[in-house]
Amino acid sequence: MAFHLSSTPPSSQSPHLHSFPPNPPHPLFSSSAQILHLSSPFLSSWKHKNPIKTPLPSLSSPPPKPLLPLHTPTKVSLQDPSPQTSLDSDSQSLDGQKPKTPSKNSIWINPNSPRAARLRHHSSDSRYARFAALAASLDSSDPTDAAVAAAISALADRPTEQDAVTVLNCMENSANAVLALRWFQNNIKINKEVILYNVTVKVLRKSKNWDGVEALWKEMLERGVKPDNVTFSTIISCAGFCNLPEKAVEWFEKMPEFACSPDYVTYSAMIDAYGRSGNIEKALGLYDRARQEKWRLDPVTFATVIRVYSHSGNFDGALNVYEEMKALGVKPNVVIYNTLLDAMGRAGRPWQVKTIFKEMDKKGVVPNRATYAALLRSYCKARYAEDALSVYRQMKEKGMEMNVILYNMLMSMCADIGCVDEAAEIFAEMKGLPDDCKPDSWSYSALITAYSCSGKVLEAEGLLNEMLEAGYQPNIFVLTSIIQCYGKARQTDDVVRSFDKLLELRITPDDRFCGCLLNVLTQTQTEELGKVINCIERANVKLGSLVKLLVDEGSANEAVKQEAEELFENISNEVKKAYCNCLIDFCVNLNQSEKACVLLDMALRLEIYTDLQSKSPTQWSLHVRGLSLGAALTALHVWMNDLSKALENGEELPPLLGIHTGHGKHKYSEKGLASVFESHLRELNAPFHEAPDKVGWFLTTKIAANSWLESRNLSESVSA
DNA sequence: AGTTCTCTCA
Repeated sequence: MAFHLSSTPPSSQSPHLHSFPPNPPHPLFSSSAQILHLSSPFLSSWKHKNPIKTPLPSLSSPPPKPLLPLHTPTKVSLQDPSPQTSLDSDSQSLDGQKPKTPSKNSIWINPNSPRAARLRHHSSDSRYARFAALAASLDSSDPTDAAVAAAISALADRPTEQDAVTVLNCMENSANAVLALRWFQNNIKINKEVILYNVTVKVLRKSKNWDGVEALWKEMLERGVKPDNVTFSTIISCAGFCNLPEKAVEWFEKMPEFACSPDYVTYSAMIDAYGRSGNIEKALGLYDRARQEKWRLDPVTFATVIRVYSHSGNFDGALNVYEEMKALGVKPNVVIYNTLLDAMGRAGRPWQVKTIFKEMDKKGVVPNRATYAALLRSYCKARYAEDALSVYRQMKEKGMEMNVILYNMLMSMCADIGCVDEAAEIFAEMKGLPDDCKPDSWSYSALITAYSCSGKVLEAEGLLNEMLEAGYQPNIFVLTSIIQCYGKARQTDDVVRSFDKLLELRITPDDRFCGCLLNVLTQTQTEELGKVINCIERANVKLGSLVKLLVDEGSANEAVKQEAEELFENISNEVKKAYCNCLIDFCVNLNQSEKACVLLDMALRLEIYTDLQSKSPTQWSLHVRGLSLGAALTALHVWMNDLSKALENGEELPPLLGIHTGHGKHKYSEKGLASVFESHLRELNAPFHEAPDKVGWFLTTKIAANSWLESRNLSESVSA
C-alpha cells in the first residue's frame, strides 16, 4: 500500500463569508488546512458580490472629511472665549501651536472619554458643560486642598449645592473627588448631604476604590449623615465591580438597621454583584425569587440577568429571560437589545444577531454605538466578513467611534479569512488616528498573521521589525505566526532562528505553538527535518520523541501507539485534531502508512475524529470533512479494507457508496480537499465521481464498487 | 443622586 501527498497545494480557497457553523478554528491552528495552503479569494468574491469599485473606499483614498469627527477635541470653556482670552492663549506658545497646557479659561476634554460623551449628550446644556469643565479641571488638579480650592474658585463663582452634585457626578479622580466633597462641605450651604456622598461614592466606583468607599461610609456615619437606598445600591454595585460579593451582601443586610428596605434597584444591583463575581447560582436564585414574589422588575434587571446567563455560557437561558420579559409585558429597550446581541455574538450565533437586530429596527428602537459595537464583535467572531465590514462602514458614516479593540477584531477577521489587503488598509488607517487608536501589539500581531498566512514573508518580516521599533516585544502569538510563515516558505533556518528567539525571550511554548511546529514539519524537505525536529524536542519532549519514532523506520507500531497515547493525555483538547492531522500527514509524507493507520486508529478511539464511517440501508459513506489530506487518504484506505472485508464476509453492499469531503463553504481547506482527493481517487482507479447535485460528495454504485474492490483484491493477491 | 450596554484565540 502506498499513497503520497504528491500534488501541490491548490491555490484557490473558497470564500466563507457566511460560514456555518461559525467560528472555524484559527487558520494557523486549523485542524485541517495545513498541508493545503489556500490563499485569499475573499477579496475577489466579495468585490464580485458587491458592485462597488473599491471594497473599502474610505480606507484606500483620503476621505473628503474627517471619518471620525469625534476625535477632534471638543473645546469647552467656562465663558465664551473673548478675543482677549484667545490672544492670551496664543501668546503662550511661540510656535503658533496650541499651548499644551490649557489656559485658565479653557479645558480640553479627552474626546474619547465618557465625559466627552456626556458632554455631547448635554451639548445644549451650557450649565452642564461648565461644570463638566470644572470636573475635568478638578480631576487634573494636584491632590491637595489648596489646588482643589483654587480650581473651584477659578471656574465656579459661588457654586450651589446642585452645582456641587453636578461637578462631583462628572469627576473621575477619586482622591480629588473626596477633596472636592470636603471643600463643598466646608464652603457652601448643604441641605442633603447624603446626595453629595452618594455621587462621591460613584466616583470611587469608577476607579474600583473599595477602601475609599468604606472610608466615606465611616465618615458619613460619624457625621450623622443617614444613608438612603441610593447609598446602598451604589455601594452594592461598587462591591460588585470590585469583585467583593460578600461586601455586597454585608451592605444589603445592613439596610434594615438604617430603616431602608431593598427595592427593585437594590435587587438588580445584588443580582449584578453576584453575577460579576461568578456566583451564578445566587444571582439567578435572586432573580427567581424576584419573579415569584412579583417584585417590580425593570429592563435593567432583565439586562443584568441576560448578561449573567450569557457570561456563564448559558445562551438559551439568556434568550429565555428575554422571552419571559416580553411575556411579563416589559418593553425591551436599547440596552436589552445590546445585551442580547452581545450574548448571541458570544454564543457564535450571528444569524440570531441578525434576527434580533431586525426586530429591534422593526420595533423602532434606535441602535446606538454599543449596538454597532456588538454587531461588529459578533460578525468578526463569526467571520461574517461582508456584514462586519458593512457595520464598520456604517459606524464611520454615523460618526461613531471605533476603538483599538474593534479595529483589532476587524483585522484579525481579515487575517483569518485571508484578506491581507483589507487588514493592511485598516492598519494604515489606525496609524493615522489619535494615540488611543494607534496600532498596539494586537494590531501588529493580527497583520503579521495575515501576511504569514498568505505567504508574504518580506511583509511579515518588515512589520515585525516595525513592531520592535514601536517598542513591542514579540510575544508567542507573533512568533507562532512568523514561524508558520517561514515554514510555509521553507526557510527552515529562519524557523530555527525564530524558535531560538522565543526561548531567548523566556516564552514557554504552548500547545498551539507546538502544533505550529508540527505543521511546519509536514512542509519541510527531508534533508532539513532534523532542524525542525530539534526545535520540537526542545519545545515538548514527548512530542519530540513521538516524531522521532515516526521518522525511525525501524520503530514498532506498538511503540508509536504508546507514545502517542501518552502525548494526547497531556495536550489540550482544542489542538488534538490539528496534531492528529499533522502527525498523520507527516507519516504519509514519510511513506509510513502503517504508522499513519496506528495514529488514525488512536484518533478514533479517543474520539478526536468521530463518525468517519456511516451505514444506512441505502448508502454507506466515508466522511473526511475536517481531516487533512493525509488523514483523509488514510481513512479512505481503512474504509476500502473494511469494504473488502465486508464482501469477504458475504455482506452485500448498499445501492450507493459515498465519500463526503465537505462542501467547501467554510474553513480554509475543504474545497481544496475535494479537488486533491478527487485526483487521488483517480489514481486508485476508484469509480467515485463528484455528485452533481450534492456539493462535496463523491458517489458510486454498488456494481461499480464491487468490481473495483474485486480487481483491487485480485491485484493485491497477485503482488503478494 | 441609584442598578444594565465593554470588548481580542493573550
